[in-house]
Amino acid sequence: MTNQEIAAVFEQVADLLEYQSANPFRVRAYRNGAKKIGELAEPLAAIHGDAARRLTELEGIGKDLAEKIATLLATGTLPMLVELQAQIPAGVLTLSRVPGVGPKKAAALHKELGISSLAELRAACEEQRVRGLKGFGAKTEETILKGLAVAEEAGVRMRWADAERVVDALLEHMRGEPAIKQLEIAGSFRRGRETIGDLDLLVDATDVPAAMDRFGAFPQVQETLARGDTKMTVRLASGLQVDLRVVPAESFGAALQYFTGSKDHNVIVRGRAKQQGLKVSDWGVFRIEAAEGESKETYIAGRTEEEVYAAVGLPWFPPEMREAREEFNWAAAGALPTLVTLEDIRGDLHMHTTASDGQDSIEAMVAAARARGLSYVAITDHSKRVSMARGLDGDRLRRQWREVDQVNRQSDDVEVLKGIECDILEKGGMDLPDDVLAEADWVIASVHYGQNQSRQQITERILEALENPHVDMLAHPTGRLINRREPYDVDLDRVMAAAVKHRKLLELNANPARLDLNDVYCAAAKRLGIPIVINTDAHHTDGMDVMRFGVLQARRGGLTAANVANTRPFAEFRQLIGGE
DNA sequence: GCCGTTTTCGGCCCGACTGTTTTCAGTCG
Repeated sequence: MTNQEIAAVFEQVADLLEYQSANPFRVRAYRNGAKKIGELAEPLAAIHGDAARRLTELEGIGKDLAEKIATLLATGTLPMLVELQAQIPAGVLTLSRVPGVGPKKAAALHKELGISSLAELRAACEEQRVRGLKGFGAKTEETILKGLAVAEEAGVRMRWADAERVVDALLEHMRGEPAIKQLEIAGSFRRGRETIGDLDLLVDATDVPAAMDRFGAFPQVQETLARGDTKMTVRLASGLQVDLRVVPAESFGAALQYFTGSKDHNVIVRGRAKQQGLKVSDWGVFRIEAAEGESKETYIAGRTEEEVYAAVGLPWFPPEMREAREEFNWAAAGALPTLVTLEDIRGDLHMHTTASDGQDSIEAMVAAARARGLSYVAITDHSKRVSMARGLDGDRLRRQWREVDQVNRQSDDVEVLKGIECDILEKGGMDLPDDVLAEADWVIASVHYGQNQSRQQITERILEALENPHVDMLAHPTGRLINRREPYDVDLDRVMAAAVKHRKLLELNANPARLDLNDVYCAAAKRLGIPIVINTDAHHTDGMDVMRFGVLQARRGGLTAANVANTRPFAEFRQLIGGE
């Protein structure tokens, strides 16, 4: 078993224990263990197999978890998990994927109403049977109905970053087969969509059965759903479906173009081809010639995507652009934007330290930024309203800034801005007084509380914050968490208009669960000339590695380096935010 | 269930707010 699979088992145990109202610290121990194992670079099997070492040397792994890991490595199953699963009806746990429904509410729904699936829960809410239960009311019922959409989506679509882990493992596995000459993942994964429904793997191989055998032998495969001459479909243990298509070399580019999509993009490409007497399919580009009542097709392109697009008079489009939005207009004008890349990024303007809920010191974060080639950062811990994260009041913040000054003096290659992630309070207004904010180099305004307020209320709060002359940027502008929480009901058009008027910046938060602003609003910000800042919101040094997810989202929004403020050299960035 | 140690068990980060309830579950980073 791989580390990821073992981590998944412990996560499942934690979920089931939580459902049974087990000791919360015991639940946490399993979750913590799963997290540690998931982040481990070295295979557990290697540590376990080394007589000189013990699994308990890993932080968070004690005698008990070490034994369970050994059992999993030896047998592939865990009796404790099997036992727990026998006690808890399948499906009940999926109920707690609904925001507002935790293990306790899920248990009550099952026990009182016999509900064990999202569909049954929806029906019960619609029939207003839920509001009668103890601890539930009409409002809860409404919340559940709203949350059901999130939960149902989460069941079928995986976040891009999670899919990437599967993709990396799958590609590495497939490269072990010498008959495979070319290998690409197509589909929405290649286009960089926020969430992925399934994976499409495209292969050019000299020996089709060998490629398919290799595919079927991927360790995460649970079941082979279909296997034909050119196509094979499997389902992984995680539930993700993966399609394999084997194509000849002369069709590889055409198939890659075809299966990358999007469908809407391809409809336009094929329409253009038709007008020119051509046909584009997943096998290639063909010229159609009518001769004596019969039509003849001649292959003219298909080895590479460039060849396919060129054959129909189009430039090669970066996959992130292929959504039938602006790309054909850009092509017609002869000017596809050069999309921003990770290498363009020079600064990271949103991160936390041990002063609030981060795990590393200012020095450590600056060193991590240096190691990633950045030339400036902002230290932006939480303000006092975020009490759970030990948010800073004015006094503690000023003390921290003195520390930042000191770090700045010792760092000649990374500039450190004195910043704050200041909460926008529920009743309106900023969480810190103006005289404190006035001393900051960089002020982020954020909504963390009162996310369920009305559109009017929440929009007004944000507009008021944007009017504050000390505020530089609005962080994660809609607060959504992919597959977990809907965006708050904010009028982004008004927010954007205010950002233009008051010359504020908007964040694209690179955390793979946030990625907010999303692609569509990034494109809108670009049209309005609002600079976007792509930030990691790192809570530890490794957290800075998520920058590339933000860049991918920005690319989907059609952003160039010029549209992204933190691609600028420090002096220019400083000028943009009104510093000296 | 882990950790640390004071070697046998107590602490584990935590406090305000909402909705619904009358004592608590869920949520926020």
